[in-house]
Amino acid sequence: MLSGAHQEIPTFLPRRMRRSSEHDAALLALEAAATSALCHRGQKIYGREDPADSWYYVVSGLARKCAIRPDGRRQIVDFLLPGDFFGFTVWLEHAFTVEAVVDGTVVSRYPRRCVEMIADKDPKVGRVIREAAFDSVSRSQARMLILGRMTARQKVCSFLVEIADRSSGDATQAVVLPMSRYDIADYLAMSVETVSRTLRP
Amino acid sequence: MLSGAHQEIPTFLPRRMRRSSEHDAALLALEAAATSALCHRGQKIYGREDPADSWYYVVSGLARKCAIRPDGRRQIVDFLLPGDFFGFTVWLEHAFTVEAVVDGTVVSRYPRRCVEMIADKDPKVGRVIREAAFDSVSRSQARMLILGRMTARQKVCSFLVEIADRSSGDATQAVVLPMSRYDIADYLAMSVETVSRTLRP
DNA sequence: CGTAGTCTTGAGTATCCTCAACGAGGGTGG
DNA sequence: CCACCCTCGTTGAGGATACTCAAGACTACG
Repeated sequence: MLSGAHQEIPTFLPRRMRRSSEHDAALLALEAAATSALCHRGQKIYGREDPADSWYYVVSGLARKCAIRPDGRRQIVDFLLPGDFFGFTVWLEHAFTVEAVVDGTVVSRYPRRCVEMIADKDPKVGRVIREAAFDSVSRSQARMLILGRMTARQKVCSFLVEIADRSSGDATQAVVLPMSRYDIADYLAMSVETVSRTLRP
Repeated sequence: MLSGAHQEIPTFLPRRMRRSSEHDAALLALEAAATSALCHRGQKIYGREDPADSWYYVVSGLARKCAIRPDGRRQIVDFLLPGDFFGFTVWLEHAFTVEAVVDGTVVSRYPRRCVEMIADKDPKVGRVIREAAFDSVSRSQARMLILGRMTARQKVCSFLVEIADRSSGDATQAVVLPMSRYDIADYLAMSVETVSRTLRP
């Protein structure tokens, strides 16, 4: 099925996220305020309407950001890979639920007030947070192009490319899909059956 | 067609954007660095692959952020209303094109280097930018729920609610749709015909 | 060994897209 | 002033894609 797939891969996908050494240096200053958690498969990291008093960072593993539709169906808004920040909001409560996808997912938690205090003193930290938010915007806007007006095959191809691009960066390596078909389906807004049918032949 | 529509309006839509007076105070400090432009209908504000050396703010009117798919079709990623910031990116070039939708759209342009310098000195400015970026994240993630797994009718209802919510805030006022059906179709990832059919009966 | 969760395959159907055509309005130029 | 063009909006008919419902195979785990 991957033969000829290169023609269907859109050219507007986000380039691989750059993580400069500047990031790491500034992050170091925040480590003191952070607490880490080891999560098992399916464990909730935060829920909808939980107080949004912290920001988060994926150290290792994989997490999913979900919403439940009024009809009970789930939509995965974002997969969170190592190196991603999440939990940003201007409101007092979270709008989504975040859960670990695999066992051994490690997430760092940064109390919002502490981070903002540090950011007020060190503009470099503020810049890092800004860029993390900008990156989140870019990623979700790129995803809009995938969710709208794409065929099942195009969606799945885009997904494979995105995961390959975001996970390792080593183009020779095989793509690992740690999430279930149900997760993929809810991420691409398709039925599980269609995902399965598209990946098989 | 709007009878019974309230049942289809999802509960996860973003609440009305708050624009605190703190925003205005901090924005005032940036005014010196800003330049404004009056745009006519269809005028390009910036294009894809233009250098991303500025950030922007909609003063009045309406703008659309577009992407062109490989097959030539257009996707509108976001409608930009008065009060919205746009043009954020971590990269050197823009990923999308932004155009004015109506005559008389006024857009302020803030040179990125100037803003970052000001933000480095005044943490309050940095906070405003952060929150604008967070708001952009919230909006685009809420849109994902609309693009995926919704029927044509639900999409159009969500759109009307979103526009009503973002534009005036006066619930008694009739909703004005300054954009064409084609714009709505490309925003909701539907065909024009379906948009028209859904709005008419 | 039974149960629960995941993955796959099949058949029928509904939603929405595509193609096509037409009317209304606005602007332009003869 | 009117003919013309162009964009926009609407309606109709036909068809394809992907969803739903249903059932079976496979794995892990108690």
